[in-house]
Amino acid sequence: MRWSHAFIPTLRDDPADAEAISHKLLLRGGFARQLMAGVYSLLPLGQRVRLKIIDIVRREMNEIGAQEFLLPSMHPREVWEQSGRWNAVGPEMFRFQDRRGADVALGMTHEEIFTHVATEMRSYKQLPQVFYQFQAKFRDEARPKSGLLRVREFTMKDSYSFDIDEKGLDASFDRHFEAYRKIFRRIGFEAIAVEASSGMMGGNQSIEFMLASDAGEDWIASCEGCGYAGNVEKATSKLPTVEDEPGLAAPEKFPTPGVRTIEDLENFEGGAPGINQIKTLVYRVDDKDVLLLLRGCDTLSEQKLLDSVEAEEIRPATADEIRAALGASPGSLGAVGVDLFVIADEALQGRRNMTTGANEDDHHLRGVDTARDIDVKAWLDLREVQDGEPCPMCEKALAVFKTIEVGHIFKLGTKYSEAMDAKVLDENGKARPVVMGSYGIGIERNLAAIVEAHHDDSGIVWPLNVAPFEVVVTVVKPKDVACAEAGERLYDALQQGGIDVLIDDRDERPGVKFKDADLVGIPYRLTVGPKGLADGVVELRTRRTGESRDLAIDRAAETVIEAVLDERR
RNA sequence: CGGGCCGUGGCGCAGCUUGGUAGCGCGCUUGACUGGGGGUCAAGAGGUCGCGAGUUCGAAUCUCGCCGGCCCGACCA
Repeated sequence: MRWSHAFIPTLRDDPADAEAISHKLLLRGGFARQLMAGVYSLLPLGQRVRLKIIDIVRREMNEIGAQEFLLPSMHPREVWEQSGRWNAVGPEMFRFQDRRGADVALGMTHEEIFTHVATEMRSYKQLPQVFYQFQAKFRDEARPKSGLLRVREFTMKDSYSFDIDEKGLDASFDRHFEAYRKIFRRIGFEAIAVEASSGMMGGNQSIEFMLASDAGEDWIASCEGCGYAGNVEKATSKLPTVEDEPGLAAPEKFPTPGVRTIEDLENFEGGAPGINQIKTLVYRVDDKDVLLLLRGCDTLSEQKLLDSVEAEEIRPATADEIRAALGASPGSLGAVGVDLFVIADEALQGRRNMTTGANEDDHHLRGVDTARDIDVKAWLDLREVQDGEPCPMCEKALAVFKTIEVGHIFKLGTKYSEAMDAKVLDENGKARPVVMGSYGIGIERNLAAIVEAHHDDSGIVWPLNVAPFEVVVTVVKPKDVACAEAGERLYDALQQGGIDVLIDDRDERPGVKFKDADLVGIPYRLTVGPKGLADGVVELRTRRTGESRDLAIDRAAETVIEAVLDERR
C-alpha cells in the first residue's frame, strides 16, 4: 500500500469528546470514526487490525476442532420466546417489526439460534460439537462509552459447545480456556482469568478474561501469591475473625439524635466503629421486602445477592416502602425483633455486642448479638471484597483493580437445549438434552484493549501480530530520484518477502511522516534518505523501543524480512 | 433512566454576558523557497453557527421546544 493513496486521515489534535486513550488514538490515527453513540465505522487501518485479530482467533478456534458458521443478525421472536429470553432481556435488545407486523430482534448473542441449528443432531455419537462464528452483535446499551470499548454494534467471535454430559462440557470448556489464553497472548497481552457471575446467561460457572486497565469498568480482586482471581461480583476473601466483648444480656436502646449514616454513628458519643455496626438495607426481591444485613464497614454486592436468591428482579426499597415495612426512616433501621425475611452477610456470623438501628427515628440499639437477637433466615456472602483483604486461598493480600473484560466463557448446562428441545439419543437409546457451553470474544473491544495496553506519548505501539502494517518504508525525500528508487526497491522486496508493508511516498516533510508513522503505530520503520544512501545504508527503527540501527542497503530487505518472520507468532 | 457539560468549515477553539461584517490555529488547494522529528512566505477554497418555532427592523447571540454527543451514576445476556 502507498501512503500517498491510502485513506489514513490522521488528526493532530485529540477529538474533544474522546476520553479513553484508545478512543483518542484510534480516532487520531485514522482507524475509526463515530457514526452515532456507540456505533463506529472502521477505516482501512482499523479493518486491517480487526482482520488480523479475527485471523488469530479463527486459527485458535480451528485448532480445538471448532467449525465456523455464519448465523443471521435478524432473529424471529419465536426462538427467543422458546428460551424465555424474549421477555427476560429487556430494552437492551433491539426489536422491530417487519412489514407483516412480525416481531424481529437483532441478535445480541446466538445461544438460541445455534441451539436451533443443533436440534438436528440425533446421536451422542455426533458429539462433542463446537460451533462458532464471527458475527455482528447488537446491544442497545444504556450508556455506550470509551470509544470502541463499549458499543452498541460490534463483532463477536461466539462459540458454542455441545456435549452429551457434564464431563464432556468440562473438557470443551477447558479447551476453550486454553485457546483463549493463547489468543490473548498472541494478540498482545496477558489476560487474567477470573471467576465471574453468569448473570442472565444462566448456567453454573463462568470465567472472564480481564485486562488490567483504568479504561475498564469491571473491578476484580486478584492474588499475586496463589493466582486466585475473581470479579468483585463473585470474589471472596478470608476475613480475620473478630473477637467481640461479651456485651449486654439484652439489646439496649439509646437515643442518637440526628444520626443517619454509618459514619455519623461512628463519630457519635456512645456509637461504634463500622465494623461493630450492623448495616440494615431493605430490598424488594420480586415484590417481597427483604432485610439485608452487613457490617457497617462493608458494601453490598447486588450481583451476589441476585446470584444467590434466584430472583427475577431486585431493587432497593423506596423510603416510603421502608417506612411502611419498618416504621422508621433509613438511618435508623435494624433487624432485631423484625418479622421480615432476613438475609445476613457471613461476616456477621457469631458477632456480639453490635450496634444497629432501633426502627425508631433517632434511636439505635447496642449490645446486639446476631445469633441471639436476630432471626436470620439465610447467611450468604453479600459483601464486596476490598483491596488488601486476605486471599481466600492463601491469605496473602488481595489487590482490587479495574479491568476490561476481553473474553467470557460460560458453562450453560441444559438451559437452552431443554427449552428448545435439542436432544440426542445416548448409548442406551434414551433422549438427553445436550449439555452446552458458550464462549465469547468481542473483536473491536479487544482491538481497543490492545491500544490501551500498548501506546506511548507518540501514539499506538501495535504488537507485530495485529499491526495494520508490519513495516513502513519512509522515503525522506521522494523528489530525489535515487531516494525514491531505493525506497521502491525495498518496498518491492519486502512485498515479495510476504511482509505487510506500507511505503510512505507522500511529498511531506520528514517530520510529518515520522510523526504519522509513530501515531499509527507501525512496528518497524525503514527510513530511506539521501544522507543514509550516501553511505549505502538505510535506517531501521523499532517503534516499541525507539532504537534504530543502520542496515546496508543491499542487505536491508533480507534482514527486515527475517526479523519480522521471526517475531510473528 | 437520573445528574452535569457541550453542539460554530475536516480537527481544536473564540465570538454569545451587552442582538447588527461569522473569526483564529491546525489541516486542505496553488506557487515559491525548503527538506532526517508536525518548516517559511504568498495567494486561495471551504461554514444551513445541531434542527424547528418565537421575540425583533435585524438572531450564532435572547425565549421555548426538539434532536444529537460526551462525562458521572443506575444498568450491562
